[in-house]
Amino acid sequence: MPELPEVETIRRGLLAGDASTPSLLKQRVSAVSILWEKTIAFPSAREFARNLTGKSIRDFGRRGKFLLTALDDAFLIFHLRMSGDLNVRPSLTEFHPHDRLILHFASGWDLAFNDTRKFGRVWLTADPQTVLGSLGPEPFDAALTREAFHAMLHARSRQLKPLLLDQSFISGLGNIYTDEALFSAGLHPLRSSSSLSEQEADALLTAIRLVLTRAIQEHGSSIDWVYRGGNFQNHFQVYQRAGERCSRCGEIIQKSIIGQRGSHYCPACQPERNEPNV
DNA sequence: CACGAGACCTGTTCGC
DNA sequence: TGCGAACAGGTCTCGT
Repeated sequence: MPELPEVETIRRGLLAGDASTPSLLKQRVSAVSILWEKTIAFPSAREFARNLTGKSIRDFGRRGKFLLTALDDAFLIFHLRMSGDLNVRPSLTEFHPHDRLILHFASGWDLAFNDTRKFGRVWLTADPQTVLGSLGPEPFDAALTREAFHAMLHARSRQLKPLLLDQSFISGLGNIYTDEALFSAGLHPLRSSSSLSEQEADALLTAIRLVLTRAIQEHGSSIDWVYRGGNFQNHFQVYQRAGERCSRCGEIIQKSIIGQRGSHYCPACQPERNEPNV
């Protein structure tokens, strides 16, 4: 489910709290409930609970789609995969149907990791690099210049759609924002990465940053039964809009399967050919 | 190396 | 109405 904007929205919520829930900063873990053991990727469930108990939260960070919880001397790292979510609730609340892990805080509040499809994973480690080591650059990293991005695209020869979804190429993009960024840049999802001109590479990087910035401003997207206050679903140009008319040119939006994923694009605004568009 | 298929899971929607 | 198929915001592993 969550891509970079949704994880960023969750991070900010845990950091600041809201009208009905407190910030979790500086809160101390008094107990841990593990309801689905496979959610704990590292270490063992027993060690995880033992090592986490008594620790306090120092900060919430993010790297790609990973949420990094800085503790006294370790990091608690969440990946929400397809259906994961994090909720702050009063401790007396009963477990919800798909709760997989609960951190109980001394303050009387809980942090619940709820994950219908059980794909989500959590790590507790002193060295975050063991989990994050293979991630590509953050989309907003200042070191990711247009020249660097163009060089990255030409270092491989891959279809744009699967390449942008590859977290070792660039981190944080998922199916929604990849489709939206390719539309914004006017690039067909099957274009070969090594066919992009410098201008096209620059347009793609700009589009990625624009789409992510706007999605974060809208607190991410809310789709299906998952709702956490996000509003970006009302700004989709192509995602989930197959059969509708393109807002830019009026052509019918197409959907096809590319790299195992449903892909949405405008055949007129995103022409399919492997020569650079001038 | 690039790419497709299958696996991991549960719930909702679609088509006959 | 009912039931199986297809599909879902992600990632990993294997085979070609």
